Amino acid sequence: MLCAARAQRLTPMRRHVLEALLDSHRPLGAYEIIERLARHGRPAPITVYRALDFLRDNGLVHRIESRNAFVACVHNHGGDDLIVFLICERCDAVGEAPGGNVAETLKASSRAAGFVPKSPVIEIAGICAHCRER
Amino acid sequence: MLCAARAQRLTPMRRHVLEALLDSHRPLGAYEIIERLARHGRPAPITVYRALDFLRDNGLVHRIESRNAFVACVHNHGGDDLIVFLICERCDAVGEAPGGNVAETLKASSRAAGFVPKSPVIEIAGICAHCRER
DNA sequence: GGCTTCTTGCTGCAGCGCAACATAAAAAGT
DNA sequence: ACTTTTTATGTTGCGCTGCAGCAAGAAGCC
Repeated sequence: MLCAARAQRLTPMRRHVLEALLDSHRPLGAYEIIERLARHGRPAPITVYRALDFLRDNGLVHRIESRNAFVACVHNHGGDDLIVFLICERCDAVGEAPGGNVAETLKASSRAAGFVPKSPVIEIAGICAHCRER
Repeated sequence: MLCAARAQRLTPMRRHVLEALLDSHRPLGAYEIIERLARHGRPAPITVYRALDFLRDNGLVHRIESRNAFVACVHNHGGDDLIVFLICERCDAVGEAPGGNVAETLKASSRAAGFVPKSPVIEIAGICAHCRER
């Protein structure tokens, strides 16, 4: 198994949840995931939430706080990076923008306030390029 | 009335909700607000949500997405500013850090992706100075 | 096999958020 | 002042979100 050490046990349930998110290039709510897994026996909400917890702990999935939804994470964020999500308010698509030097600026700014930050996640709402053209 | 033009009608209900948030220097959930207003007749959830919608539209209140909670906003953010919330994971206190030049960097970065951003809100979780000392 | 650990399933529940409709209050028109 | 229109609040009801607590099964270890 490829990611053996990182994701200790990618069980069928967890794989199904991850694949559902990978197939959809927009964030899915937990109950939307349930719908998509329903053909082979509908899992209970708690089951999906536990799979999501596992996937999030292993950096395979991110939670979009402002949408109560989840997206699969392709890029291998190295733990300490800044993640910027661009969330289209019209089509719900989510892209990731390069955070770049913003990360350090932000961390320095918060440390100046005596604050010890965890790796920040930024969600920016707006209109994506595709929807803009229409 | 001072903020007459901006907040068109600061009705008693809206004022109560705002005061509840001002009295508490941490974010409150909608149902927590209901508890605090309960002495003079407990408002229905929808009533509080509508007051919060109004206050948010007028920039008096922010929603903390990652907490499903709301905070009163003292600073007069000029519409186009970046807002950085520092959220303590231990005591739930919320501070605002100066966004400074981060705003333009972020906007430029997202525009480069063909994205038209609204004014971004950044929520950074961590441990605040006060909790750190203990 | 026997034990421990991990994972999944089941029941139930509390908080969040709002739709739809009805009522009351305020603002605007005449 | 009276009617019309707009705006705000109340009532009912419901769906989504997220998880606690317990029981049962599956995987790994001795």
